[in-house]
Amino acid sequence: MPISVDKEKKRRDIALSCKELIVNEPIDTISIAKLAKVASIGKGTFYEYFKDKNDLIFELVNILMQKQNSELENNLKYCKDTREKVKLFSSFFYDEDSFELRELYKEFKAVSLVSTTDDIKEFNSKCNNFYSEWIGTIIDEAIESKELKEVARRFVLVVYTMSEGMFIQSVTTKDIIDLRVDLNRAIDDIFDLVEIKD
Amino acid sequence: MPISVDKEKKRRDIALSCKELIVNEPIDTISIAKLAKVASIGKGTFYEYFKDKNDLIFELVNILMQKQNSELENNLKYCKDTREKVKLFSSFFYDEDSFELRELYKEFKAVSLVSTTDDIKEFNSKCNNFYSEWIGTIIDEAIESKELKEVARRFVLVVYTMSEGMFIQSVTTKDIIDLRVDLNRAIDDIFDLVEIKD
Amino acid sequence: MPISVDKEKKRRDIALSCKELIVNEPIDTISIAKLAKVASIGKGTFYEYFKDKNDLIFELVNILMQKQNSELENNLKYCKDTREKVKLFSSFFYDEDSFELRELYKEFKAVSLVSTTDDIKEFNSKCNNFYSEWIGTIIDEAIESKELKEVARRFVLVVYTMSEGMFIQSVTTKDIIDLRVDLNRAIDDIFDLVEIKD
Amino acid sequence: MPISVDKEKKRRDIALSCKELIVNEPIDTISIAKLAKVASIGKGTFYEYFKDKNDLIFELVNILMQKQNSELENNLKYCKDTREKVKLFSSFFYDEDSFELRELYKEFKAVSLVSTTDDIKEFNSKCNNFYSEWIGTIIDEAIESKELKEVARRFVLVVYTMSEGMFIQSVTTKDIIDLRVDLNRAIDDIFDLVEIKD
DNA sequence: GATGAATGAGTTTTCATTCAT
DNA sequence: CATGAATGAAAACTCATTCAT
Repeated sequence: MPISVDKEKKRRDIALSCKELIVNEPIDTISIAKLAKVASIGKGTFYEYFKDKNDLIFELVNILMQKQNSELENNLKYCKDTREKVKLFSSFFYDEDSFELRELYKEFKAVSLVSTTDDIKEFNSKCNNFYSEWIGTIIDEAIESKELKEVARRFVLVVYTMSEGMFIQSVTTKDIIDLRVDLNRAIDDIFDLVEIKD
Repeated sequence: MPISVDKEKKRRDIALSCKELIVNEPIDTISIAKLAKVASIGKGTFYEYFKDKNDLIFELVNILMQKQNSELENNLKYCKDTREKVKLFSSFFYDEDSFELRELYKEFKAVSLVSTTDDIKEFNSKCNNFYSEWIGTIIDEAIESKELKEVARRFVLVVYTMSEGMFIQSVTTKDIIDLRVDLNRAIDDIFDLVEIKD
Repeated sequence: MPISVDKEKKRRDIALSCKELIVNEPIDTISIAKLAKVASIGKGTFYEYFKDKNDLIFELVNILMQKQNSELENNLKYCKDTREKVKLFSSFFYDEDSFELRELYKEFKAVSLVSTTDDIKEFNSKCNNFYSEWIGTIIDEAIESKELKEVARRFVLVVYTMSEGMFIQSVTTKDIIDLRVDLNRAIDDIFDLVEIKD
Repeated sequence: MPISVDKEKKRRDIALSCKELIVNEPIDTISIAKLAKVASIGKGTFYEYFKDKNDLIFELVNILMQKQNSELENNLKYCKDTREKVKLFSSFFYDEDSFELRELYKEFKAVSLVSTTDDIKEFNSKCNNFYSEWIGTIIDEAIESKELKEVARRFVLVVYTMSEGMFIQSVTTKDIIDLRVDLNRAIDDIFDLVEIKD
């Protein structure tokens, strides 16, 4: 009888073993050999579980993003108002807890920008939709409950793309930017305009 | 005439000769040999003028961005109001005319995201500041002339980062996005809130 | 029943399962893994029954050649004269029915040409002797019955090596060669010279 | 000014440097690294001059075959009759002088048998045509001068393919075959039948 | 006996960089 | 100054073979 291996589990395990390396070193200095080494497997084994380096990054982003999402969901209940809920979303871009996924996200975005294959773009679509809908739902509920004006719905995309844009700006710049401050201020500014004041 | 002037000119000429190749082919399929070939120079000569591939991209972004900026400045006079001026800025991200710089910009951003060197970040800072100030000046003038509310100033960063974020989203996604529509709508939405109505 | 018989049978079964793959794909694109897969066995099991890839080809040639020989013997009775009997032999090199063995034979010959081991050469010897004797017997009978001149015996080797040589030429050439026509004509030419005319 | 290199000459030189290795070792035990080493060049340099291993073999066969042909032409004048001329051709397959090309030829044939690309087949066509025409011319002259019967022309292909077939048989067999004897006898047998006796 | 997960040696191939001319 | 021939380090990737179960 052969050794029975949960391929899916092993794939996750290998990916997680590589996490630290990928997060801390520039992606193009990481060879398959290095990845195999830190995962304590042979080069050949790597190829048993992953098509190439991107495939592993892909898996890793997936894993960490799932964790991130469940935490996002979890922390939602601590938010006292809609403004805070939206800030909770954007906190991903500066929060200490999401450091690893964020580092990965940078590399993933870089690959996305120059890649020509569709699978990577498909994954990005899924992410975008997920988060847009997440924010959208929150805004919609706030409109329903007369917390926000109708026009607020138009700002879902603004908030989402602004957050990402500000994040990318912050990491590609020499200037030291306090994303927490900038993002929260921007969200406040928007909310000040779309909130229904009594 | 000092040698350095000629050197500077040749550097520009080489960079421009490589433009088409760089714009149309994935950056990681382009070798120094290819670049030297399209520029009709020897590989050794390439190194006389550029430190590496990124150095050339750098130069090229510089050249094209200068051209872009002077066109931006030039077209400013055709804008009938502030809203249009801001839209003029954001049109960079979808306008047919800026296709080449935009393609280059994608590659430049990808490199920026994973690079650890400072020179590339410094350049990004310069760009960010330039455009932020450009929008800032326009907004300030509008506030001065009572076209916009004071709060509008806070939206300079929002507009800038949102534009970039929306652009990056559009090019890393499988979904077909009409940036012109989305960007203009978002700008309209913001302006509707920060304009002084009589 | 002793184990060895079962082993022998399984060996044949595995070889035959691999026939289609080997006949239709270039030998150097076929890995042990692929062979094991099409035979629905594990890679380890492959090694239980075969020393290596050549060993399997060897077995397969053996099996198909036995079938070929019995058909050759079988069709002999339909030949109206010696000339036809010899043509029956050479038809192996172009007949639709022998396509599979012929494809295999090409690969086998290629291996033979570069191999340094003796077992493969021994097998070739056996084949050569078998077919030479087969033709030889037919010629001898024809000489006995005064159908052919004594000198005909000298042409056994000529016919045999010419057939093989013409076949190899036809499959290693870009020119489209109708082996049936060329071989039959050559055999006719030879027979015209060695036949006893009354 | 760059170092000017006669690329064609260097290609020949490298090929010739590899001759001994290729002739004496099984082709599939020879890596590019090995070839580069015996040619005293870097692996990279190898790829400057050759597409792959087969490309080098190709070049080498070409070079040696040219030499072989000029020797063939040269020795023609020592032949006292047509029979000897044909034997001169077939002596390629056993002569000590042509040992190297013959070894190479074996490997070349092996590659030809399993290759699917056209260039290699085209080369084979060229060779076949060259030698067929060479023999053909000789036979035609002999027919013209009433040395041979008209039917002799039909035996050009027989002689050519038989020679190759006998050679391949001899090198893929365990039996010790004296090709010189067998080939000459076969040619004698054929000539005895197609010569015009007075 | 059967299996297939694990492996790393071995191979091909690319390419930035150097440097003799 | 300009050149491009030469290079070998480094990378991806394959695959026959082993062996624990």
